[in-house]
Parts: sequence; structure tokens; C-alpha cells
Amino acid sequence: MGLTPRFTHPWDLSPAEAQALQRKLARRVRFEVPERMETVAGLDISVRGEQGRAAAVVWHVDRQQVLEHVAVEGTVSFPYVPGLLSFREVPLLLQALAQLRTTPDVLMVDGQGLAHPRRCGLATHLGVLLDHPAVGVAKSRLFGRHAEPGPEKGSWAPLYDDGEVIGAVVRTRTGVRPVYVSVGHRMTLEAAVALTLRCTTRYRLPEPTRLADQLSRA
DNA sequence: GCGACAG
DNA sequence: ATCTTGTCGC
Repeated sequence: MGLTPRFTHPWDLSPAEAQALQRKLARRVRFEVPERMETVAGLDISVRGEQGRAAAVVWHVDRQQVLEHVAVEGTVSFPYVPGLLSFREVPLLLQALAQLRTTPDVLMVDGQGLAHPRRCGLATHLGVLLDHPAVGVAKSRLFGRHAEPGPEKGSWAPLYDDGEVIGAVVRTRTGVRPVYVSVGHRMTLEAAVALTLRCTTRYRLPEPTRLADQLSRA
């Protein structure tokens, strides 16, 4: 039922252990253009104290409509630590994905993918565990340097770490603050940027993650 | 020592 | 992220 991880690992890790694990997970990332990208599952989570609510909204890209949505609640114990966000959010997101009736072609996460100090942001961590196509779309920067993208919708600038391109700063709406797109797993940066733009209608954030955010805090 | 720092 | 109403700016 739904998407289930190919493998798992301990979650009660020390910061040092968590970082070591991220380096190992990053080595498993694969780059490819997904066979299908018709349905996208937007994922997000909201937390109040120790209680969290994760939401998954499956969006049909061409029809621009929601096909399915689920929400699950649970305890979130890992604290927020810049660079270790996935250890706080992945457990509950996996619970939500397991409840889906359908299998989305791509996962769109509210956070970074490879645009991370150890190339293992939330989208990468989740994508690798599920071995499923994933893209990260964050509202702000965690890591990397970049120029200001053009002001029109669709323009974007590469996000670099030294000479390596780790993501893209994308203008989803004219004159609006850009979003940070990066590959999570089984994806290419070009396809991730194109998909993000195709999923964006009248708001700054693409519909999948925007709706998931809305549902998670409802 | 001083910033920066996804959500 | 979360705490929270009105309000500054294009």
C-alpha cells in the first residue's frame, strides 16, 4: 500500500552519526529523466511542540487537479538543526506516503535535495530511502552561491558550490522571490526545473507543495 | 571570534 | 517552522 522504503536505518542518531549517514546516502543518488512525470506528490509537515502532521497531495500535472491527499499525525522528537532537517521530517513523511492509494511518478519536497553541505537534503534522503524520483523545492537558501535570476517567470540561475552546480534558483512568478530547486534522486536538474515551472500556476510555490503545506497545517 | 543557517 | 494584526509598498 502506497510507497514504502526499500530500506531504513536508525533515527535516534547523534549529530555526528547523522552527518556520516548523510554522506553515505548521498553516494546512492542517481541522475536520470523519469519515464513518467504525470503525477507529483507534494509533501510537507507542520510541527507544534512534539506533535507533527505530515501531508501528501498527489497532483495531476496536465489536468492541474488533485487526485488524492492524505495526512497523518505523530510525534516529532528530533530537533531542528540546520543541515539535519531530514532526520526530523522523513519519519512522518514516510508514514504519509505509505497511506497513499496511488503511486505518484515524482515526489516534490518542501526543502533541499542536493543543494546541501553533504549533498543530502530532505528530498535526497527521502528519495534514496524510497528509491523513487524526487525533487526538492525550498523557499530559501541553505547552501551554495548564485547570481540573481532574471525578473521574469521561468528565468533561473545555477546554484554553485565552488565550480559544481548543485541546484537552480528559479523565478516561478514574475517579480516574486525565487525558489531553490535541486535534484533529490533519480532526476536531472533540468527536468526538476521544468517540472517545478509546469506545476506552478498562480502562486510562488508549485501547487503540490503549496497544497501539502496548506493541508499539513489545517 | 563572527556570521550563516531548508523547516 | 512557529508566535500573530495590521499594514508598508508596488
